[in-house]
Amino acid sequence: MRPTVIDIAREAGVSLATVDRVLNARPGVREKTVRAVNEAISKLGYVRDLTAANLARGRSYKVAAVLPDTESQFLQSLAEALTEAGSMAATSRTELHLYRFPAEDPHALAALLGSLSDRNYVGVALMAPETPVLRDAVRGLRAKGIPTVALVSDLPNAGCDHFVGVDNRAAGRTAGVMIGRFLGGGPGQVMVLGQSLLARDMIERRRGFDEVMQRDFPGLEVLQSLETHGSPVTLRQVVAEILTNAPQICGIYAMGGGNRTLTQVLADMGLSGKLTVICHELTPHVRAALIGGEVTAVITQNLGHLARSTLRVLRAKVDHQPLDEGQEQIRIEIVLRENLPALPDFSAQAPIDRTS
Amino acid sequence: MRPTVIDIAREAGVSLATVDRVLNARPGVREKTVRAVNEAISKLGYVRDLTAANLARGRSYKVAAVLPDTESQFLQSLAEALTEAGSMAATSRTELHLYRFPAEDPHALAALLGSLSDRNYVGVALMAPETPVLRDAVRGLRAKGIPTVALVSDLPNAGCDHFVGVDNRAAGRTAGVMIGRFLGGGPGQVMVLGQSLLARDMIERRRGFDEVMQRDFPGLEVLQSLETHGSPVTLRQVVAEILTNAPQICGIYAMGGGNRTLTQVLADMGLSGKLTVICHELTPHVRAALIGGEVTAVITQNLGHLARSTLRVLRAKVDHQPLDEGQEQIRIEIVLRENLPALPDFSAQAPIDRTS
DNA sequence: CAATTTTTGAGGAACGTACCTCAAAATGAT
DNA sequence: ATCATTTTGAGGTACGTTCCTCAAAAATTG
Repeated sequence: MRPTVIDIAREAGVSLATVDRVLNARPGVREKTVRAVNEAISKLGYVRDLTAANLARGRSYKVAAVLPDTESQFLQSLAEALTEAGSMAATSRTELHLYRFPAEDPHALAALLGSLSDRNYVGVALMAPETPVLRDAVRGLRAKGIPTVALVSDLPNAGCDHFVGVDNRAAGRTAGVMIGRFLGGGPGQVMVLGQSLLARDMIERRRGFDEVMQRDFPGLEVLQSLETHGSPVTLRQVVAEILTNAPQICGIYAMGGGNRTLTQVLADMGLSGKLTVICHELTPHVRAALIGGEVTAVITQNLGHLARSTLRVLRAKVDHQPLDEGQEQIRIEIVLRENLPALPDFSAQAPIDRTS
Repeated sequence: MRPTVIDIAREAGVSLATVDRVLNARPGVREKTVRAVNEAISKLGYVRDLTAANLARGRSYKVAAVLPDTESQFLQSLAEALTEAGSMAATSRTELHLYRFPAEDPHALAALLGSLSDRNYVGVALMAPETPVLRDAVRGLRAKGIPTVALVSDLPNAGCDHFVGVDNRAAGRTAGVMIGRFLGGGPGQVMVLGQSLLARDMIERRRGFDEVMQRDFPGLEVLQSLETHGSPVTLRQVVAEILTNAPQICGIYAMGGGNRTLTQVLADMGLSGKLTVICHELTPHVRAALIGGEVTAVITQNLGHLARSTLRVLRAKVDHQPLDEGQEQIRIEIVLRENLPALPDFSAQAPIDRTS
């Protein structure tokens, strides 16, 4: 049996109330007594039962996830992953609510964040572009003791408690190695496409990619990034034109966004499997393109992992518990057709068992 | 506020005792009343607080992990990962104890497993070669209601509740694609080395590897596996000899075991970076070899993830809760020098905070 | 409709912790 | 030694659930 506070009290020769005062750092205990209690704790190897503590405190983990309301497949998958993670954690006093904000309106976002503390949220996960208004809003949350984590895209100057996402520079480097190796080091040209929600990510990826290409694959010429903000039509035209006129292009690095359009162009031009194409984020479309041969490899982060990590980090912050850094490091995953993870079969899912 | 059993009782117009009887499937409740209670449950969206339930039940998750006592780096890392995961989970009523058994003695293993139920273990994680004696022992555990999961290597006929580990056939396929692509499809020869604790893993890997090589890379000749059971000296000699006499060899697939010796030979022969070498399991030595260039890519499973998954699965089984399949699927990870995850810095780790 | 059986209700103790109050004891200052 | 102050103890209630007992109510049987 694990020792309890009662065992500690007996061992230290003090009352339960005193042990409690020491454990919860309440005042009014002599230095000497504190030491006696701590000795008993380490002698018996006492570890506080957090579940009982939270029960007693009446604490539950009510957290909010705040995302832009853009309709990209990535965001939709992320929202699903978060909802799923939230419902799986419902049995352990955890509630997660999803909020969306108009992507172009930092003030609406700030207002939303400001309102969360009144609604008794104890933690917030946030994916948003960094603006001064946002920084203030995050600071406001933290001032009220509400831990805030940045999701997917870091907010280095907002003072978040944690960043849940991948190192995009390393992701770009990985893309570089993959494309360089798969192309045998050249010769040839590599086209780079960029169109992302959060500019920061793309800059980091490009930086990492160039780093590797310059150093390790001088035989491959990397073209300037094509930034086709938004419009699929433009993207379609530009890509088709370039591919037609530049036969030296043997690889494409799609840094983010527009994967659907890109793979369609490739399929339409009969280029499936002919080029080495690397992109980011394993959305349903990209998955299909991987199977179809339009895409060679995908650099991705596991959104399920990301979502669960978000919840774990927020809980740990709320509890003032240390993080298991290893667990919370979101790995950069390389997915080829051959290691494509099976799609979970939702239809066959077991119902939640309430009987035990 | 989340609804509690009291709210359910009020809503259904019955007493707390009846709600409890329904929730815990105790007899003596009319069909009609059961329905009324269940309706109240779904109407209010009640979800049982498992932490409070376990507290009341006096249930804690005391589980045993049983591993062979071989001194490989892989097993040592696995043991560390399990211990670490156990200590991180200590605050949530979880205890994990590690047991080792003499690798060549199935009867000692069976005896060990038999003794676990008397010591109040509620779950067992097991890594062992499958033998008839083992199957009986596992059946015995399950008969006593102790869930058992197979670790790293599946035990398909032992009737375990779950398998925690990667699909080795898929891992072999991935190795095949990587080596094939990196070598540009040939021409050349690929050497295959095998020496594993658990024969089953290796057979599966080889099968997956051959599958891909035959289908997608006919230009590469795959040599017969070199099985150097145990002896590093033999391995050293054989590998050195073959590499000297067969200049057509451009790739090596090391399916398991002996990585340390292999990379030493390669370094000694001045072949670092010259061959495409793929091996399994990111142990400290392999990590060094990746940096040094003796190894090109590593197919690995994240042992931290494996260990935490083991605990989660066992807890879910003990609670008769459904698994989050997505979370428990151990991904096949491809590690190159460029996406080598940072080694966690243990010296800088924060102490456990007991004050909140 | 009485006797029997089944179903239900009311209540309490327990799990390990938090947090509160009030009084008693120990300590420090004068 | 007296007083004020600090420290400690004893005891209670609460969190949401489990599990127990005993009696009351309702349903079923003959």
